[in-house]
Amino acid sequence: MDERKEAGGGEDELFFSMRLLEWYNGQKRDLPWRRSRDPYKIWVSEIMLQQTRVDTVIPYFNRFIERFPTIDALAEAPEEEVLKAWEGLGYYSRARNLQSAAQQVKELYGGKVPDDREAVFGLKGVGPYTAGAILSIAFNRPEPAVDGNVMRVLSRFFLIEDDIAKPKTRIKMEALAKSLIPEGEASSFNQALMEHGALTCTPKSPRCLVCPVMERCAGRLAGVETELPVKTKAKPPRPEERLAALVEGRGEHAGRVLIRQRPTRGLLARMWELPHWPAPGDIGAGSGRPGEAAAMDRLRRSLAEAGVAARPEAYMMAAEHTFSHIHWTLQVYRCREEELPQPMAAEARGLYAAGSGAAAGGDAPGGEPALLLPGAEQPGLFADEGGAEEERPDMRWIGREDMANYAFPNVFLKLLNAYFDGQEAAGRR
DNA sequence: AATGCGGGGTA
DNA sequence: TACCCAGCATT
Repeated sequence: MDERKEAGGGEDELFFSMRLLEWYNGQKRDLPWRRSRDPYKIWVSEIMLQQTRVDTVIPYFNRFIERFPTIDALAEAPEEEVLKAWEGLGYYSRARNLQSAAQQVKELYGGKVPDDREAVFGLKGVGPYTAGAILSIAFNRPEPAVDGNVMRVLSRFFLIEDDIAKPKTRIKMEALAKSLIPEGEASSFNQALMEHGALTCTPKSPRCLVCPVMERCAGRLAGVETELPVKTKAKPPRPEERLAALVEGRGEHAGRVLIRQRPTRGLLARMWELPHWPAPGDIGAGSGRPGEAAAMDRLRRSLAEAGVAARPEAYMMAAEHTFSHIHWTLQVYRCREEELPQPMAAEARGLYAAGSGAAAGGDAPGGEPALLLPGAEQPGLFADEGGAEEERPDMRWIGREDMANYAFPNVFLKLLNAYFDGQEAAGRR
């Protein structure tokens, strides 16, 4: 093998690095986190940019920095506020890990982002890519920052056919990427590599005609640039049919709807949602709407088991939500809270769920616990869908004005906003 | 090594 | 509509 291929100093390698650096210095985008060298801002941006496009991140980044301008501010904020600032961005453990890491930095490193590899790598939510990005971009250390963009770019230019889904390939790419960093230019070069992948060497139809390194791109010269990188396909998400209840409150809950908080771990941890349960196979299976009568009966019983006295009244709509591993189809039913007989209502009032932590902003107006069925043990243990025991979820009645205080996954955010919009429009008529 | 974890973009 | 994109933590 040609010796020059081994190190980063070969002709093609030098050409690649210098051309990309030149190109980047000439046309890098003006992004909010590039207007500062504050390692905290670089860090926040890199966490947000994991699995997320630049255009999506920009408004979140600006709001987030405005709300939590420093590591101290983030470390000391209520967790619900951090989650709310992340609402709609997805992968919510990123937000919780980021705050937890801010507390680490505060306690262990005097509130300043550390600049050595071990320390940065040890922060919650910071893996090989993010550690490299922080060290190189913020501190100009010659560390590789290999993300999907970089693997795509390198696999094409150097015609590398290893499967990028394999961890081993990332290790190999890191060695290559590190060897390509020009002396003293780690910050600009690593950003150049990613910028090139985002703007020019794109996944579907790479803009080879305007590519600054096209003449020596091995993938292009071999005519296989669109076949690269090689990557094994992910499994398709498994479908899940679920019945969701939009419960309209009556009496003292008039004008409000019932929401519940998800468990502290797992999917959409600690986010709020409309209550929903798996649709029995014979109701939701296959395409089309389930048998409404059966679904409504099922929903009424699920609500009762959850300690909510409510009657499903009509089918509203279907809502879809796709995760990387699950595809939800939610059949949403409009339900009405039951008006309890007076004496029972009085009795039930004593059975409010023991408030388990106020939502963001403390006591939200209308954010009181759900009125529970008499006899419902509270807040006891119950068997969840997997059969495991966990705390009965916190439930609350909320109005439109309370939406600001609870973090919802997008599907419920859209659903609730559409519902409150409809209510408002109906109210005007 | 395999799986869990969101949301949005493009063809 | 169908398919693609892809870091980190946990197991």
